[in-house]
Amino acid sequence: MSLKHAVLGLLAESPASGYDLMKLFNVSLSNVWPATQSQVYGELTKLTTAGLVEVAAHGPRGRKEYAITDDGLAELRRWLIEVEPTGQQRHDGLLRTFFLGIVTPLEAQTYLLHQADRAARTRAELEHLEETAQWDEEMISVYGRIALEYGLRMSATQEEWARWAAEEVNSAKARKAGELARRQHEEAGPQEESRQPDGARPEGD
Amino acid sequence: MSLKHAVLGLLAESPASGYDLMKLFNVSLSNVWPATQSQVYGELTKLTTAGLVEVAAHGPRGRKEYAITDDGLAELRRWLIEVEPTGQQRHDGLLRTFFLGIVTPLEAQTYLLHQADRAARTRAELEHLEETAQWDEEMISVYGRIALEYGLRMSATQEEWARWAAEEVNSAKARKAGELARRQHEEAGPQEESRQPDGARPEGD
DNA sequence: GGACACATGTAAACAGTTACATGATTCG
DNA sequence: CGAATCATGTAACTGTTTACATGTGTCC
Repeated sequence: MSLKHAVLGLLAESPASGYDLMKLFNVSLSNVWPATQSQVYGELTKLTTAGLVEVAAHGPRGRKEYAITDDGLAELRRWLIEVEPTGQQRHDGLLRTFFLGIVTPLEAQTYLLHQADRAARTRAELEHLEETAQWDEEMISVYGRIALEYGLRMSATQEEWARWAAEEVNSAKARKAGELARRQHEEAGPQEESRQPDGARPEGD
Repeated sequence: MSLKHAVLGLLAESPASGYDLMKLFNVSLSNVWPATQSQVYGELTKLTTAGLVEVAAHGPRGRKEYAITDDGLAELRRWLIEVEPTGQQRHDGLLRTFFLGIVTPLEAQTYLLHQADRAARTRAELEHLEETAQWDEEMISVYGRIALEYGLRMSATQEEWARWAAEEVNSAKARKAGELARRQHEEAGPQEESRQPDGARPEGD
C-alpha cells in the first residue's frame, strides 16, 4: 500500500518522469522501498487517475513530467502523521535462524558468522555512502542522514547479534557434549535398565 | 518464496495439520513470517503435489496430518545452507522518515518519539515472552531464544535511534533559527559580512 | 549509422490479504 | 441442544516480479 506514498514523497521534492523516479528508487530508496519499473509506471497512471499527481509537462521522447497535486500532498501528509507504520515484516534470515536445529551445530555457526559478515559489508557500504553523498542543506538531507544512521545502527546490531549467536551455539554444543559424557558414564556402571544403544534418541527428552 | 520453507521447517519439528500450523504461525512465527489461513492450506496442497510433504494420517473432522518427506527435508537443508537470505525488505516506518521534511519539525519529532515508544513496547512484549515461554532443552529452543534475542536487540537499537533522531531534528531546528537570525541581522546592519553568531554552523565539522 | 541512454508501456505469473462458506466433534 | 472449537477449503482482489516490446534523441 505504500508504493503510492513513496512515489508521492519523491514527487513532493521535485517533479519527475517515471524514468527519473526509477533512478531515485534505485539510488535512495533501494534499501527502504524497492520498486520495479513496471510498478512505478503503473502507479503513476493510477495516481493520475486518482488526481494525486498530474502531468505537468511533456518532453522529448514522449517524456511525461509528473508533479504532485494539492490532493496528493494532503494524502502524503495524512499518511505521514495519521497512519500507523506496520512495523517489521517478513524476515527470511531470521526464519532460517528458527530452523537451524535441523542442520549440524557447525553448519549453524557457519551460517551465523556468514550473516555477521554480510551485516559488516552492508555497514561498510552505508559508511561509504555517507562519505560520498553530497549533504546539502536541504530538508531532505537532514532526514536522509537520519535514515542512513538507522541503517548504520541496525547493521552494527545485526553483526554483534550474529557473532553472539554463533558463540551461543558453541555453548549449547559444549552443554550437549557434557550431557553425552555424563550419560556414557552412567552406561559404564552396568546395573541400570533399558539403555539407548547409541545416544541418538528418536523422540522426546 | 519462503512460506514454503516456513511450513517445511515447522513440519520438520513434528507432523501437524493445517490447523495446527496456523496456531504455530500465530504464536512463534508471527513476528518473523506471518501467514494467513488460506495461504497455509494452499501451500500444503502445493507441497503435497511437489512431494515435499505427505498426508501421514487422517483424523476426525477431515483432519489431515501432514509430515515432511525426505525430499522436503533435503529442500529445507538446501535452503538453509545454500540460499542467500534476501536481506531487509520494505520498511514503511523508515520510508516515512525519508519524507519527514514535508511536515513541520515539531510534527516530525512527535512522529519519531512515537516510534521510540512503539519500539519500547515491542521490546517489553518480547521480554514478557522470554519470561513466560517454557524453554525446554530441545534444539528448537536454543534457536528460538537466539531469534528472540535478535528482536530484543533490534527493538532496543530502534528505540535509541528514534530518540537520537528526535534530538537531531531539534539541532537542525536550532541551526535553522540561527541562520534566520543572522540573515535578519545582516539586513539591519548592512556593512559587515558573514559572522558565525552562535556556534551553530550549517555545514562541515 | 550504430551504440547508448532516454523513455514508456503490457502481459503473465507469483505472493499475500480479506472475506466468505461449510461441516464435524466435543463439552457443558 | 447449543456454543465453542476443530477443520478445510474457495474466490476476489491487491501487490510484486520478470520478461517482453517498442520507439526516440544524442553523441561519436
